[in-house]
Amino acid sequence: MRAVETMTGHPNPHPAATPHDAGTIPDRIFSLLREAIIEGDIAPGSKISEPELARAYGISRGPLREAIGRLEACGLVVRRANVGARVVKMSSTQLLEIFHVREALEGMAARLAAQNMSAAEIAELRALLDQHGEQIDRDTGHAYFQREGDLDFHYRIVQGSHNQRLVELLCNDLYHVVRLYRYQFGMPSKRGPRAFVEHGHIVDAIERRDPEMAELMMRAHIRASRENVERLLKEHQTQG
Amino acid sequence: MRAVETMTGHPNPHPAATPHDAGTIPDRIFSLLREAIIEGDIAPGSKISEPELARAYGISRGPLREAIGRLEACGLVVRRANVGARVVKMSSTQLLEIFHVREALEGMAARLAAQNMSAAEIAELRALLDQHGEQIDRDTGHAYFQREGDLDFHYRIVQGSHNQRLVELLCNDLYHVVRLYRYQFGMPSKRGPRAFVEHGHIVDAIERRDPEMAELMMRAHIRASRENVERLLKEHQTQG
DNA sequence: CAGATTAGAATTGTCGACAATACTAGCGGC
DNA sequence: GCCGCTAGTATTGTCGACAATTCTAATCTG
Repeated sequence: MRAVETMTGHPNPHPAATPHDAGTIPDRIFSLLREAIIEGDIAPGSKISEPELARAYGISRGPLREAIGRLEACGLVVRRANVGARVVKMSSTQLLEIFHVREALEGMAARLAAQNMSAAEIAELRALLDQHGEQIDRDTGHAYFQREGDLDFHYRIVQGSHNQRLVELLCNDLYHVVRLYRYQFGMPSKRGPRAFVEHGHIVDAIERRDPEMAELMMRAHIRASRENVERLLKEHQTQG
Repeated sequence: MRAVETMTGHPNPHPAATPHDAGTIPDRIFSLLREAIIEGDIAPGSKISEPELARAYGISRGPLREAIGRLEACGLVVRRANVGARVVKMSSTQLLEIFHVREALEGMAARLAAQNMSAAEIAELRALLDQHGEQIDRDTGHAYFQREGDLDFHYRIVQGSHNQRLVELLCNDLYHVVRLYRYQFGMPSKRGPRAFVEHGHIVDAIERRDPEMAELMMRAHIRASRENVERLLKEHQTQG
């Protein structure tokens, strides 16, 4: 198994485990740049210099341009003709837009998951949830949940929908943007334990094979998260 | 049959109205190839030969490759390393997957449209609907509705959501794929008049500024369309 | 001194050529 | 006659160089 072993102490770090050394050069560079952008190694709003990066990675500009093109397709950089690419600087409105899209797509994913997940998959999902529960008991849980653990859970459900297009939209594009915003905004929300409870309701509904309820719970979960962010943004705005 | 500009008297004809001669070469080629693929000028499953197309369009392989990359991002072609790109041949399962995604996204779009559309936008939407009504009275309406008119309507509502990410997902990617499947499958459904009525319910809800109802009606509309396709697929499968 | 202008440098867009990989046809062996 | 191998061909992947455009900054003018 390839995977991103050197990243953290965690056994299976997180959803973005895309191999960094497989296939063609654009593939590799795309993964590297994506990670660099998401984790803030390349500052938001900063320019992507083709000659510079080409030298840095020891490649030509051809493959690099293809990689940048894919970053643009993912919404991680914006490009203007004859000017170049810049790392996106997410605005609060863009952030809220993403929450609406997630509410719609992941709600549907939960519905389909309740219909299509195999018993084995559901068991694994339950196990993951239990594991999160222990994690929450140990530390106060904020750190883990606010980072990759939460996405791990959502990732599984999307996979469980068995809808390939949904998987690509969410796992290959949107979740990376979500991680980007978490690094850029870095809000210290206390929603960890609350979110854990909501995750529990979702798994319950899936186990009961109740698509309607699964979708409702997922949408409520994401909506609550959005409203929490809206509140934080307003506070941050007023109090400076 | 170049573009559908002459369709209506409206200033902005229909969703696919992307200028074919603006900006850089990849932009132009991308639009051209996309249209060629969607309308079936390039057969489904056929190979995209880089040298051949480069000669045909009188350009180099560099810009062409970038255009192909974007087609891949839209899901119109599939690419394998060292092998090349082929036009997607849509399976029935992929088709149904898209309906589920549309149900989720467009449901949300309708909800947001009911909240965010300006009075002027709503008036235009109503006008468009009336115009479709006349069209239905004139011919029996199947042809028009089954083609681009239906997408025009959906396009407007997505725009009315005022959610940029939703607009990009649906108008720049998914709707083109929907058009592709309509050319590939070409099902003669008699849903035209029925769909018109459903469109009316959606506009009613938006005029009443009722987001919940707008979403419900939109989802019901797309679900009905999906179930219709499922039925047709099953018939087509059994009777040969 | 402020603002517009213009020459210069740097970056992006495009091209043709080379290298690496995959497909094809022909041959030999079983 | 069928299967596996091999050499040849064609296509994709990658590179370095040239053309077109944009940004910079130094100069000139009011």
